[in-house]
Order: sequence, then C-alpha cells, then structure tokens
Amino acid sequence: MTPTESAPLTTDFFDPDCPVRTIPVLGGRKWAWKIMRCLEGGPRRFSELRVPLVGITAKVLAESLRAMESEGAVVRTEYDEHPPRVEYALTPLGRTLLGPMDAVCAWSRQNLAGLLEAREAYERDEAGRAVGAR
Amino acid sequence: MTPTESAPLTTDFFDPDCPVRTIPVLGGRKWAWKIMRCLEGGPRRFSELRVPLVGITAKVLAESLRAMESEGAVVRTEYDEHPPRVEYALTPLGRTLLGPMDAVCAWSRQNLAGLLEAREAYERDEAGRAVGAR
DNA sequence: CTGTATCCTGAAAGATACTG
DNA sequence: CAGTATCTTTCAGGATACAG
Repeated sequence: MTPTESAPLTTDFFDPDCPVRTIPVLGGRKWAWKIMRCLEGGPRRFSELRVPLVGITAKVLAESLRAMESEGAVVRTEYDEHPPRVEYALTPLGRTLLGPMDAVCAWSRQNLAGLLEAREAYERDEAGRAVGAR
Repeated sequence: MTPTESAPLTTDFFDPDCPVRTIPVLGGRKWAWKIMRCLEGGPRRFSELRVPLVGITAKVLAESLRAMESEGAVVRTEYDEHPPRVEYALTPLGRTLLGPMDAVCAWSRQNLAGLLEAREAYERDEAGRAVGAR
C-alpha cells in the first residue's frame, strides 16, 4: 500500500531508469565504506570520526554523512549543549548493510595476494608489449 | 613466503598506505558491478557487452575491462580472425567475487522501499526546516 | 568488429578560511 | 565542537572522429 506514485520498485541495475541508480549508500562515495565501519561499534561524534578517517576533510565528512542520512543508513542526533555535541549512528536499516559489506571486505582480505599478483603480472605484460613493439 | 618486498599485505581500509586503496575491482568504477553481472553467464564479446550496458561508451567499456583485467577479475582473449573477435570472461578469482556482490545486491533489492521512504522523509524534513527558518 | 585518440564536461574530493 | 563558504583540483565518464 501507500501508493504514492507509479514507482517501479526495481533494483535492476541494468535499468537506466532504476530509482536507485548506483549501489545505495555505498556507491559513488569514496568514504562510505569506512564511515560505516567507524559507526559499527556505536554512536560517534563528528570529531571522533575524523580520527580513524585519516585524511578526510570536515567538508567531505559532513557531505558524506548527510547523504547517508538521506538514504536512511545513518541518523544524526544533535544535543543542546555547550559546546555543541552531535552524534552519528547507524540506523537499524544501516546496520543490516554491515553483513553484505563484510562479505565484500572478507573477499578483499582473502584475495589481496592474488590481486597484487595479478596487477604485477599485468604490468609485466604491458612492459613486454612495449618492448616488443619497439 | 615469497617475500618480494616489504609489502604490508593489509586490507585495513583505514590504512592510507593500503596497497589496495579502495574496494578492489568494484570500487571507484561506475560500471564494474554491471560488467561483472554481464560476464556472470559466460564469456562475452565486446559488442555483446554493449547491449545490456545501456549508455556505456566504447571508451569507458574498454577502460573498465582493462582495469578489471589488471586486477585479475577478468581475462581478455583475442582470436586471430577477420573481422577480429575478442572475448571477455571472469577469471576464477573474479567469479569468487560474485557471491559477495550478491549479498549487497540482495540487500539493495530487499531494502529499496525503505531507502526510497528514507529519501522522501529526508526531503520532507529539509523543506520543513527551510520553512521554519524563514 | 574492436578498439584508440582527442577533447570536453561534471561531480566528487581537497585546501583553506571562517562562524555559531 | 561542529560545522559552512569558497575556491581549486582531479579524474571518471562522455562525445566524436578515426584506425587496424
């Protein structure tokens, strides 16, 4: 129910009109995976997040958190204190994403050696090709 | 074993010196998820891939395939024919990535309604805030 | 058919300075 | 503390033309 519009409700990634154009929450955002990981253990303050996220700027962190909030994966709670305190946490929805993420992360960890080897082999072949083409 | 260098061999995504800077194969590439899906059923020719990948240009497809090849997820096979024929296929390594991908895709599919709802709610609140701030 | 070679655009990210 | 405001950079992606 709640038929607001004729929303197709598809996740067919091959449909150019898919309402979720790329992978939700994680797609097209460099820091999203790491931010999810940082919130895994419980609510964190803005400045707490900046510590493990080495190199992120306040601007990018704020933008990322807002985007993830808009997708329902993160909730922002502002406390009326001085100095101000704001906490970010995973929503129940966001938390359900941790499992699928783990699958990909585990794969990366387990196959890192193979990935590095592939890269080396590829670069070796590239060099060989370049020499052969002389 | 095989101590080629002092390679840290870590997939700690919080390490800025991690040899695999973003999520391997899938990270930072708009079409990688879809390309993986297109190769799932077996080897495909370049022009075959362009059909389901609506909107991709030859340049971007070639770049993506080369990158995924360099990471060992895809193998390129060139047949010496006229007109030329080239086939792309998943490597055994690439194939092991399909499972983890499925987990994320299933999550997207199952939570699409919640994601759309969250987005609507977020935009409603934004509008409310804008009015309230008048 | 399977690309490459250019050139261009746009969106995300980064640097820096400043504010409630 | 928790951001916002600008400006600049970067680079994946796109358009078009051409080549083996």
